[in-house]
Amino acid sequence: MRPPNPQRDELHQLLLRWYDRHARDLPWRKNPEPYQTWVSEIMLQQTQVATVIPYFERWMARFPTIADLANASEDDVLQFWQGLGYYRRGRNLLAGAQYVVANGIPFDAAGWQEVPGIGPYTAGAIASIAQNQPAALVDGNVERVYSRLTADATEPPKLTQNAWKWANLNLDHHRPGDWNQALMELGATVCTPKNPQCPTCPLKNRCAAFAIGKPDSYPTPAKRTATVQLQQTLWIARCGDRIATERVPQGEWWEGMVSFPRSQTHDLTENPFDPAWPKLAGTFKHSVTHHRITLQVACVTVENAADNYTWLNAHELNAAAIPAPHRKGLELAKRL
DNA sequence: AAACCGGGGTC
DNA sequence: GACCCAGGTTT
Repeated sequence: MRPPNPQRDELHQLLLRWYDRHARDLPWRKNPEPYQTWVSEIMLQQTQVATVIPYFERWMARFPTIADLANASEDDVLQFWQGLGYYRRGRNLLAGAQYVVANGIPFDAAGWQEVPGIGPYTAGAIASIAQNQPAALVDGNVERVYSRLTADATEPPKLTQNAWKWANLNLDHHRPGDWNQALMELGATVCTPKNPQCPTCPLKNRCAAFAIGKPDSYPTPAKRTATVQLQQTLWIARCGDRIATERVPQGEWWEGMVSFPRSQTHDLTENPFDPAWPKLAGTFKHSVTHHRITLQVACVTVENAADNYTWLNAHELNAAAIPAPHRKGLELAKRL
């Protein structure tokens, strides 16, 4: 056992008392079993709570248990993940379910981290929230709260290491799951990146950044890779009531999903359906990590359905896993 | 250690 | 526009 620490005890009391009154009513908190917690944590990776909620509800209705998920196909999973982004998360969740069916449900953070798609954060989250294990965690919220509480101006990724040390030292062993969620809840709703609500913060009198009047100058921002501008054309080819589609090849963005013929230029003479004459349906921008794509949508009508494409009708298109910007392009083409 | 991977909310 | 989000995997 670790030695008594009255300051740490007070920190736990201040934050947990606040959390008991202010915890948001989130769907995955109704039934914090390992599977529910697991699914929610994977969906929440780099994704905001409000975005995840409808996906989580649909997922639980379609794949109620780990066994249901383990028996699903990758296309099933991708169709449900469609629009959420970071599709490897969905594939890994499927692989993880199969792993757990084969090897049994892990009982601590170290065991969870062996599951595909589960790293140190998610392992700590499932073990502490669903299994009451004394496991720490650090996400973007905890890192920011730590950085402000201690006025640690270290640049990431070293800051992340410091935050993990702090999280392990300050874990609440009586209510580890609530403590971890309370730290994240504070970061998400009070100790926000911009305009933190310090006057309402339960920890303001323990916060070094607040004490020196500079909460929003922490944490020190990470250096970012420069934005790259790209141009693409999406070709929506119609033959009767069907549209030409293809599987995105390995190595390209959205690999394995369903998309339309694409060219890496706005030059409409590079027309895969030549000599059919293209009509421009519109242009919009879409971001993929540090890339900024200006996407042009060209429509053509053809007489013969070339067999190097898969021609899908409206019903089949609706059921396919199509990347969000390409589905948006399809909608633009429909309005033409 | 740095790059890769999506999409949306927010300022 | 830039920044951020209950990060993990690959190189």
